[in-house]
Amino acid sequence: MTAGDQTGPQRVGRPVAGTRSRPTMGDVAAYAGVALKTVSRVVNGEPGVTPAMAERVRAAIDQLGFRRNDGARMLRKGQTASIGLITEDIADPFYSVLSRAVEDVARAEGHLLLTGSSDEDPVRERELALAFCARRVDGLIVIPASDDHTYLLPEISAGLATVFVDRPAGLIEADTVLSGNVEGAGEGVTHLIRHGHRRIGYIGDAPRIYTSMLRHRGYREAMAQAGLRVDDSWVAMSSPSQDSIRLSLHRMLAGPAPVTALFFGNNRISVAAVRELRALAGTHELGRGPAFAGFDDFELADMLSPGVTVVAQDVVRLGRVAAQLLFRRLAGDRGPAERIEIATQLIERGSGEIPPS
Amino acid sequence: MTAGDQTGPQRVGRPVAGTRSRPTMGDVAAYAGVALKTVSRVVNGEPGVTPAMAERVRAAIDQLGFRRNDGARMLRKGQTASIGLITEDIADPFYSVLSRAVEDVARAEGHLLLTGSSDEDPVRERELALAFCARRVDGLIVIPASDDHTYLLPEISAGLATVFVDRPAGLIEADTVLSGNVEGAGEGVTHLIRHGHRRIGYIGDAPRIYTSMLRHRGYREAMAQAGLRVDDSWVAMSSPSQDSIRLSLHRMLAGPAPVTALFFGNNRISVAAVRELRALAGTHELGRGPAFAGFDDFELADMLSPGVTVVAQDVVRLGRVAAQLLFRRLAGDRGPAERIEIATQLIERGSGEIPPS
DNA sequence: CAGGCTTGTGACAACGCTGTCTATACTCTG
DNA sequence: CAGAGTATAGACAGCGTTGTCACAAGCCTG
Repeated sequence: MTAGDQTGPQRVGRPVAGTRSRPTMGDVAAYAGVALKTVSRVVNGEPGVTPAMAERVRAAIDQLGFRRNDGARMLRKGQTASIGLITEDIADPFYSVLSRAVEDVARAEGHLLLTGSSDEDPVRERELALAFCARRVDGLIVIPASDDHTYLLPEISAGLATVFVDRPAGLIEADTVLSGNVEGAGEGVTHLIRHGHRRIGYIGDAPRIYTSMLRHRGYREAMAQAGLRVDDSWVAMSSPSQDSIRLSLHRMLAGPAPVTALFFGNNRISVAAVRELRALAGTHELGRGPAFAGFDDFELADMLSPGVTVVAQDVVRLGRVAAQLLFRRLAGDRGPAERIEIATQLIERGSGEIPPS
Repeated sequence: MTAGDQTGPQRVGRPVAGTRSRPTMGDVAAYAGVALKTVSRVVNGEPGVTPAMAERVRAAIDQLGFRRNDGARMLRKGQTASIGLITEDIADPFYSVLSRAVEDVARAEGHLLLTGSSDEDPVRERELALAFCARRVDGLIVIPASDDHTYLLPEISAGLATVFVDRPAGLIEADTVLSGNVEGAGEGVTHLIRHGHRRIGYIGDAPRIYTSMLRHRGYREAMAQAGLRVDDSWVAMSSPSQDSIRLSLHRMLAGPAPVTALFFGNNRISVAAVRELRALAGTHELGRGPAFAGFDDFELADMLSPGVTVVAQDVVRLGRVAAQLLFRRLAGDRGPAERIEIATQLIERGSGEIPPS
């Protein structure tokens, strides 16, 4: 007769939602007729429990459907084995791929992932970050929407590990993982130059966007390095909308000295521009449009005609490296803040190889 | 002189990571010279605190950089204000869009979101679900990878709300939100029939996949309803690979009575098939390929030539409805398990309107 | 076979917070 | 101005777990 027979299972059969509350280690201990601590030992695989006793405890656990309350455990241990990820919008392929990369590293490290979308709203970013901190995530990976992260200082001081991705942190020193925006854009533009273009336009996002600013710089530098002049009318930078892109395109392709090639600052602009160029091809002389290339790869870029040459970011690497850096910090690395740049890759698909007319 | 002057701030200036541990309500109380419970009242905006006292507490909170430990709070309250979402792969646009929809509802309800990718692995799904349960998420939204969810019974019995999305739960009764797979596929196939096709092929995922099975059924039913015969050689169902799809296409388009139209069971197959059809157009007589349509919308489907006609799922609605149902359960709705079907929508873009040759 | 040593087990406090209850000070009314 | 009532503040327990320490039993050694 085991102690279990004294208390016995309360009820068998199909459980009903919300019926009985969760058993605790105490319940298991009482059921198995052992001390609470012994249950804890069995649950955590700690040594110092005889096989017979462990078996009795395990049976009780199964009977009662016990599951350790990690919330309580974490309160006790001071660690939550979870990290937070704040993106701009998890529905965006860029961030969802990044998120997956982060998740994979987190899983390997035995951590769970909390995610949140800031919608590029600094207030929302802050709310999310602080909510995660209140949950005492061990670390935070942030795609910054704000340009002031001083609100995180108390948290960092209290041990929060933080890594910023895609854009640098604002007003604090922190680990950062970025794409090679300047170099990548430069490589894309140089690709167009190599194919004979001299008058090359740039359509990018608003200059206040960090990556937009850098990619624009890359464009300028590549042009300068090739000894090419940049006419102000060849550059358009604003929040992308189909309308603004249409206007920019018309302006750059019209006039006495139109551009013969274009570089687009991100994939949303590339897609919108390709749409416009296709519409234009109908009105103008068919077929021979400008050459172009764009920052960011996108699904089916190879299936359009012409295939869209892009400067691809290594999004998986971006996420993985950021997460690895985070866990290195969690493991105790107290070195100075790092800034890691992930190289981009030019993928030629034809749109950049159209010769100037 | 306030009590704060007795204890005083420990240190000012740039905090260093991991230096001092987080202040607790007790610390704040000591610093402000009040009782712990008073701090709790202020932090939670409970009534019964004089403005002066509240101000003193708030000052102490700011000084110390106190942030309530939600872990401890939740342990006490028995609720975590968080829900878990298990998808197949968050990097897939279908799931990332769904995830965003869920997140938005969760946010409105003051809940945080834990996400995990199962990679269609039942074991992994189970691990994730149980890890979330150990964290005591209030609710769980699952895209099933397993066909046996009895492992969740103890959790559900203990009060866990659960909603299954895209596919039904295995061996347990539970709330489920699905797309109208049969009807949607039927509508797509009927669209092809309406444009004069009589010999229509179906290329889908492996029949063991729940949605694949249903879409295949929709295809059969639409054909039957139109009084059309289905030749066995017109149906191919297997895990999609570029090779298998090429072979299926060649088989269906060759022979004495080739199909004149095709319906594809999901967007991955659609994309792969469009690739193959384009390659085929080079070898065969140019231009005039078979008509086709596919289940699932995808980015740039309208930019291909011909534009790909699709039966689109309302992914946002799928996620939102699932989350709303979950929160209705959390709010106390104890009604019988529901099964909600979200209608699909046919989006005509040209590929379905090619007449039979 | 006494003394020390290992080994297995359990009692207890503590993690940081909130709910309940009690104590104090203050205001109002007849 | 006494008695009752009402704000306000605090003491205390407990949520479910783990770390520390103490104890009891079994084993070896001399």
